[in-house]
Amino acid sequence: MANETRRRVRMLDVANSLGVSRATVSLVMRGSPLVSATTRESVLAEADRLGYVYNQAAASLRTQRNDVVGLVMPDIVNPLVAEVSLGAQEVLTELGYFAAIVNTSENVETQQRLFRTLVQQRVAGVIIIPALRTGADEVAEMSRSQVPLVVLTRAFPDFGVPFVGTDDAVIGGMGAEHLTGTHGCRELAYFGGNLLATPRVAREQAFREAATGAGATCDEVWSEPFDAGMVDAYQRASVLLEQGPPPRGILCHSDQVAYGLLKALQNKGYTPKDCAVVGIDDLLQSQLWTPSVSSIAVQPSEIGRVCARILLTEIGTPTDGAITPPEPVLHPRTSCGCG
Amino acid sequence: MANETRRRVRMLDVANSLGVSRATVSLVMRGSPLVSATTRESVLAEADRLGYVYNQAAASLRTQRNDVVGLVMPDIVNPLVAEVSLGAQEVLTELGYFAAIVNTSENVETQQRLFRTLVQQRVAGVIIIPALRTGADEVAEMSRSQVPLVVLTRAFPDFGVPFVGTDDAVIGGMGAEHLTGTHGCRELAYFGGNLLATPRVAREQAFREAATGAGATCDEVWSEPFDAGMVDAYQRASVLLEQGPPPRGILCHSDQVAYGLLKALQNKGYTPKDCAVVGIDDLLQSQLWTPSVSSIAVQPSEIGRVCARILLTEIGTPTDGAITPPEPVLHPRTSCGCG
DNA sequence: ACCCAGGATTAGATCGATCTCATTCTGACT
DNA sequence: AGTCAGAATGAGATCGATCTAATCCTGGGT
Repeated sequence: MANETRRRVRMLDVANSLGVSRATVSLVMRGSPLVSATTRESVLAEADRLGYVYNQAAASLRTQRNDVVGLVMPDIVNPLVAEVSLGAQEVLTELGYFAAIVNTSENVETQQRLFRTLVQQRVAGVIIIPALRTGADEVAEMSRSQVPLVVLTRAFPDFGVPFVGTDDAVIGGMGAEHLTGTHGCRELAYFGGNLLATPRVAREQAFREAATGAGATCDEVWSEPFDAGMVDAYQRASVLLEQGPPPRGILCHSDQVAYGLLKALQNKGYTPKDCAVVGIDDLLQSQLWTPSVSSIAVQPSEIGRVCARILLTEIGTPTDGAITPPEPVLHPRTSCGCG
Repeated sequence: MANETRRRVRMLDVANSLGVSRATVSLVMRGSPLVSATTRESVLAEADRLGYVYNQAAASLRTQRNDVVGLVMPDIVNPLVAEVSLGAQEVLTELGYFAAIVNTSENVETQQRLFRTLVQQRVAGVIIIPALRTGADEVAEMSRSQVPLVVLTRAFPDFGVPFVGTDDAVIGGMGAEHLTGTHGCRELAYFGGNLLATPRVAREQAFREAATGAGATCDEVWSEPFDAGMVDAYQRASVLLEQGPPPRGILCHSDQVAYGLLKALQNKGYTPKDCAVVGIDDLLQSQLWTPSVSSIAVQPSEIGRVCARILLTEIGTPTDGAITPPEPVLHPRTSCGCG
């Protein structure tokens, strides 16, 4: 009875089976008011009976319109990245778009391949956190592609593409001010972060300026950049502590770096009184870490939301809500001696 | 000069501009060997000059083929979920597919909406970790849709859909055995996890059986299920500790739950000698937590890989590599008194 | 009985690719 | 020179929807 090799049901099949035209079925599917209530009912019923499923690909070929937005992310295992994606997704779905997240694993070639695929799929727009080694060539290719594009977190060579990022000058200054002001530290350091990660440069610079402005020093060795994993930070801090005591106050490039540093300090018997530590990101875990980690919150999900709003505005869908990134906020806890 | 309202370049434009036919251009784009090297060169050059981009949507309308696979995930901020996605993505891209991750935020309606959208886009297949409250209706809808489907982590009512999950019986048994055997605990508990999360049932059952088999008890109050966040665990543990001392050994539903529990124990001055704690998942942070957290590793990225292989086999793309989930492994550390 | 406004419906062209099958162009061989 | 196999190319139909512009109703007014 059931035809094994039967083709997919299309609008024409529904129409024929009902004695109406394709156009009528099409109108019903799109919820047009032009079709009468009774016709609508019977079409919907018949479509359901035949197991019809709308073919979005065919539709968007005709309409030249697509409501998929690609989120090109370097590493979704990083909770910060995941939160940004989630925030963006929230706004996008709210306004009828569909957010597809793709992961580049910080690999530039993968990134370009995925980007090209998205463009070939004719997505409505792309939000991207570029992989670390993304160069001018790649940027040029992307901006050449004409897809509405918003770049996040990591600055791009200027190609006139909208950019959203954390306010790194504020973050650096805020960290230095807290350590020198509230805790009276005179020897500081900025610990962790890869030089390729653009925010690191701006943050350290602001940190350094605020520190020297307050009459404090910034340790050169401790402030050397390195890969920013939690375990990397633990190992590097352990090595440095073999060579002598730590600076009096340290701003870490991320909370994960702070976790590694704190463990190394703990091993050597140093307490927040000896070395005040502040992280950046304010991950959920920081509250429960031992000691609880002071951190500068950047509100990643709000950044994601802002980003999505900017993209949608560019696409032509009006949105409400802020389109400027949120201000960073310092949450003082035990790791700097505040708790 | 530049035409403001110029349409997108298509194969026909490239063909005309070169005096060849659409078919030739099409063959070049697909890398067919049927076309001569010189023709290929000139077509590629002209396409590039005109800024042609391949329209994948049009192509897959004709070919009835699509190499996008949807990954429907409940919460990518959860590192476990993120790792699974990454593992699946790895295998998929390796074999020429394109993994698009979408997030349901544990919301069943969102999940169904996203699933429908994926089906309408005619994706090649779907890998899904169902949202917690997914019921029979939703499952029926999905299996009715005819899309190749693999379900992950959380069991489904049986609709003949392939299922991949952690080996919960082994995990529960392993935890109980370590606590009773290596540490000689006589009073145990299984802490955390929502009853809706299917693995919890199987894990606790195996844990309980192994515990009683070894002559130990399993505390009813401590073993009551609750929402499994880190902060939830901290609060619940704090409340329970007000009422009396903890059981001698505790297996936690996840590492995050263990973090919360350990903090609460610490606040009350309990050490691993008083209460041995083992987590499940073996997150990266567990090594650096204070105390370092013993944990049963489930190798989520390998689970993701297995899952992708099963889906691809179903789609008809041959893969090599295991299609059975990996064995869990216990990593003993300080939190149970091993470190 | 006739006309007509306007709501409901439809035929045919179109979006940008691929497929089938026919046709043209080579150059090697007799 | 003539033949022909095989490589290279081309014309028209097709995938499943939407759009445009035209046609078919239906009932109220005269």
